[in-house]
Amino acid sequence: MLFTTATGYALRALAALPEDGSYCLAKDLASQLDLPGPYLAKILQGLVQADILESVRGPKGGFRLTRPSHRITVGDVVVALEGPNSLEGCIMGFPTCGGDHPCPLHEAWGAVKAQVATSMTEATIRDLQLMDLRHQKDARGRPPCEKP
Amino acid sequence: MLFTTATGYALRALAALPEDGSYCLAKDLASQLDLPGPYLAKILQGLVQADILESVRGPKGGFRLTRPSHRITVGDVVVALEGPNSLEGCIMGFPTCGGDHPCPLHEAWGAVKAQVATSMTEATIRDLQLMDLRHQKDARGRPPCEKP
DNA sequence: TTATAAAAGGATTTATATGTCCGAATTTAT
DNA sequence: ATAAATTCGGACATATAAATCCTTTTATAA
Repeated sequence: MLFTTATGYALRALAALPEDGSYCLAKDLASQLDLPGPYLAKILQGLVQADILESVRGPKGGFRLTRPSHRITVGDVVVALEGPNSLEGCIMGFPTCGGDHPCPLHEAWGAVKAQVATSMTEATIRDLQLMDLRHQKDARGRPPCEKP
Repeated sequence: MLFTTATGYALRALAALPEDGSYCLAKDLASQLDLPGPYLAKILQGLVQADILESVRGPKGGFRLTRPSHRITVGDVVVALEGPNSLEGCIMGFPTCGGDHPCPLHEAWGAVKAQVATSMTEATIRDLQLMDLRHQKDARGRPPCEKP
């Protein structure tokens, strides 16, 4: 995969959050998406620090988006969890790969990388909502965040 | 990176091997390329099992290519060390990504993946020899496999 | 035949990503 | 005020990749 699993989990969770201003429990999100609960909670905390989510403790607490889903790009999430240079470096791991000594995949990868980077900054969480990220058995008629 | 570090090490080592039929010590390869010696030796063993290298034990022993470097593709090495499906799967890690529910990067990645796969099956170890994979300080005038 | 050099193979360690657990802090409800 | 619910933050546990170590096997050379 191009991303870590944590980033994949984060994208799935963000796409499952409601946009009506209500708060959603990490636990419910996890069971709905069939993800490891405490791990997802930790990832969501990171998204709070990146100002993608906001959280409230205590009863009636939980997580919600800080802004509408179409204002959060996939790239925002990747940068928040993997840093700004996740696509840099030689794809073959060669330390000397560069302008004067390109590796055999350098050009092909360069073109692709630009396209992937563009797609990441253009695709938003709202775009993710259009694909159904829940498992097949749960795929029909479930509201986005509901206790199981 | 798209590959594991082991695959990157393997490609660098293969590109540094001579083609005159002589045997080359894992230890010398490692010190020449500044790679961890015992780890590289283990990787080379795997390439022997994949019929990319052959080895001889004992004094005057070592490793050498089983065929000319232009007959060994980058893809051969990747398949030997990472299996045949290393490029499969959703790039975002979504289990439901597919024809009916493509992720936002699905199409961009599909095009890129095909191009990378083609490049891998077309690029050979000989192509790698053209770029200088040794460190800058060693980059000038060194024969391909020499005791340091 | 013996000593030495080197790969082969297995066991062990280290580093990092992944995943879990628990106590403290914070908010709501009674 | 007190109790309950829930995030926060750090410590702990597990899995896998990365790297090392040690013993065995095999070949060469004296």
